[in-house]
Amino acid sequence: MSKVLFVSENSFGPAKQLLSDAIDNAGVEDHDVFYLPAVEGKKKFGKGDLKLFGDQIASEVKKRRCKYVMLLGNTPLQAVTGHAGITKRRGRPVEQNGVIYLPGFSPAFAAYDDGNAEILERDVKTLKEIIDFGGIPEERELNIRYVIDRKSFEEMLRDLRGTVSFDIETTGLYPFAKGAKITTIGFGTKRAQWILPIRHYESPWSRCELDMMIEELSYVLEDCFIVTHNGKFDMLWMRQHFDVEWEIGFDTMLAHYILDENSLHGLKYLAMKLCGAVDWEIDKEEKKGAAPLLKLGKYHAHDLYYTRELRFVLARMLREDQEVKLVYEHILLPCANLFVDIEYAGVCINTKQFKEAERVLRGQYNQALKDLKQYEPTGLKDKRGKPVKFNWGSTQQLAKLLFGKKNAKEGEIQCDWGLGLPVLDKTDAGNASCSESVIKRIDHPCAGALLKFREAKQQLSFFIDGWKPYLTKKEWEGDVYWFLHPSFKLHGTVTGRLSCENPNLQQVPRDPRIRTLITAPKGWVLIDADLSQIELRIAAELAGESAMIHAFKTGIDVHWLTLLRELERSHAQRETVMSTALRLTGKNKLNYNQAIEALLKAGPDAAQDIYKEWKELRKKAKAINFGYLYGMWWKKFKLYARDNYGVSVTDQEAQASREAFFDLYSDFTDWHKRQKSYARKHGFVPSLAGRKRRLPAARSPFDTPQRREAERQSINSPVQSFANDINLMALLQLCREFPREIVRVVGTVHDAILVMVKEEYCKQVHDRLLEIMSGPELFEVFDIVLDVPIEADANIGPWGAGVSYAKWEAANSNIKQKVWKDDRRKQAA
DNA sequence: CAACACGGCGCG
DNA sequence: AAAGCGCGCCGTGTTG
Repeated sequence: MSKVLFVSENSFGPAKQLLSDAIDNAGVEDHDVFYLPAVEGKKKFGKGDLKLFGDQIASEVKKRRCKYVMLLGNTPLQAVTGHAGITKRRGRPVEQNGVIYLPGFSPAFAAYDDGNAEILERDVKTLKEIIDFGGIPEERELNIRYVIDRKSFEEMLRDLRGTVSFDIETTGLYPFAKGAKITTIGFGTKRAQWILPIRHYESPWSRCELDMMIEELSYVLEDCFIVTHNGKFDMLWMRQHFDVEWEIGFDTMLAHYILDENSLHGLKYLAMKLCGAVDWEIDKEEKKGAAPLLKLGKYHAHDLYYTRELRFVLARMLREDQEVKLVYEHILLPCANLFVDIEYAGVCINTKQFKEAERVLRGQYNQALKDLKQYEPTGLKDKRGKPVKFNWGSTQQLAKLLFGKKNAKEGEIQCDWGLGLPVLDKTDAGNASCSESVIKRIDHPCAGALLKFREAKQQLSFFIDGWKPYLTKKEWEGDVYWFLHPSFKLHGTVTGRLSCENPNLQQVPRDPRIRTLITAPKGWVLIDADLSQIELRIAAELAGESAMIHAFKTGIDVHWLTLLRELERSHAQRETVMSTALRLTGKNKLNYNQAIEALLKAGPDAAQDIYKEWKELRKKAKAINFGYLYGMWWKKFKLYARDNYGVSVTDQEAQASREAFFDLYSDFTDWHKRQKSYARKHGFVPSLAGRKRRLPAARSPFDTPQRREAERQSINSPVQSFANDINLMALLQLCREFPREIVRVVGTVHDAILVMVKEEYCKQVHDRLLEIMSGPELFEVFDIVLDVPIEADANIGPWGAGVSYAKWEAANSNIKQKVWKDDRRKQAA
């Protein structure tokens, strides 16, 4: 029987039950268990306190002769090891003077969340394993095989059958970087973990030999079921460095994501949570190839072993949730394979325009800085008395300048050279805000130049300097171009949307001088196809909102409808309404209601042709639609009207506007109630495709801000989620119907598909894509039948140039449009 | 020197 | 009483 000490950072308190349950479950209670809480009543531990606490732990360990100590929380961890960071260090035992310390979450932290409690339980089990083993257990029984000669390679080929995990180690994360190398590739079977050194410094293989081996592997892998963890990453590297395309059969990261969108999806984390693994992480530099082959291989073998193990655990979990499994099988997994190709293609950049944009922006930046010069405070010194320059990019310094006062009262900013302007808004943290909305409203001549300065600075650092490290020279059909290869995360959001990074294509400004930098190479065109007003359509469908459904069925633009009903109610913009309607109808007399109806019938485009103000007004209505739909309150509407339109709206007017929205679309009220009560009852809400948004906070019996947040998410998530799934379904179908000789998708932006098309097939692909988007075949698999029509529209040419197909065709009549016939499909039929 | 939080702002 | 949702990236400034 061993002696075990549990050290907590607070008095164990109400969470003690959780800990003792974990101890019972793990079977540690058979041993002598002692508890050591930290000093009662201490809220903050200073350095001295930590030392004291460390001594206290040491003497307790000595007194009780404990060999095993669990450190519950950051404070005991720090007191013993001198390092903080419990989230990184938990579950990883350390040995000191013959005593084994295992860090874990504090019971209070574990009690906060079911997931954390699970982790604590897991860690206590790890402790039990350590006790049973009598020390830190060595790594799992692995059968690591190194492929370093022809004989071992052939042995590996013979062993590759059935479920095979696949993983690679690389020198970095970006496969298109100069000098990026694959160090090892590995396969895990039931029997062994095979490590094939590639560009590792100990690798015996020449490039020629490697190419031949990869070719042989491709042949053997045809008959294997490949399991990966974030296989899109590995396959993209393999595509870029060996030009092979292996199909992912199961991806453990995506499977876990669809089962639990709220938690982390890292391999080690999952292996520890679901397979009882002990963390096998190694130093970052060693992982990037600096470690000797034996060490790197051991690490790699763990990845392979646990990826394969996780496949079985997660497949079982998926079987228990058929709705979610369908999304995984028909959307997520196919997308993982497809996005390898999408990211490999990348987006083509107009380099000439890129350089020109840089020149213009630098000019703007310098001019703005010059204009600001006269407002700069002078003679500034830092703490040591060294002179420093005022930085317009620093919100802290700017707040001092704008809002600082010589004789500041409580809560005001003390600053001798401050202008003492009134604080108009606070940041989340409670400081004086210097946001655009504030700068626009302050009474000071620097405002204009400051905003210009910020705009130029941001565009430069985001889209010019920010893109440069990712720009990759590439030959395309005989010419050389610069491409960006943004990376899409299929697991990037809690709703099912994708996120995008390095760089983020989804945040490219609509400002044409930036957006049109994205284009297509010679002989190709860029098509940008959008699902029109998709979130509103889905919300109307889910809510059964009759007025909105009717509008969609009769082809009325819903933002337009909202706007006109709002104008009708408030009688705002009366003159614009009347004169536009008179010119539209050609009549010389109309009453107000007739005018509204005439505008409604004519639509926003016709109205815009007469008065361009209608465009802005429609935009305003759009924001109102989304805001109120997703739970915005009238106070926020007031702020919105002020910031975006400089209109001051009274409380009564703001309240009336919100009421008017729910009068106009009255079925939303009940839908909101339904979503909230469903979330409260089940702790999740489903989307039409069967994704789940888990909202544990919605179950709270108390009306807390967290529950309110979860309730708003219960309304927004199914809408956002399904909009994204329609887009992905269309994307998959498009790529199934057309070969990549003529169609190359380059990215998605939530409700839009960005695709490069051979210009002579532009018409065919354009027309077909719009058809697919308005009703993808996959709807059948998911048993989805919608009442609301789905529509899509598209533009051709550089992104954001706003050229319709008709316009493009007129300008490109020299390109003879052809029809591509699907030979493969004909053969199948 | 690296990791982190914050403020601000681009997108749907 | 108080209430849009979902992202990523940059510069600044603090902390260890």
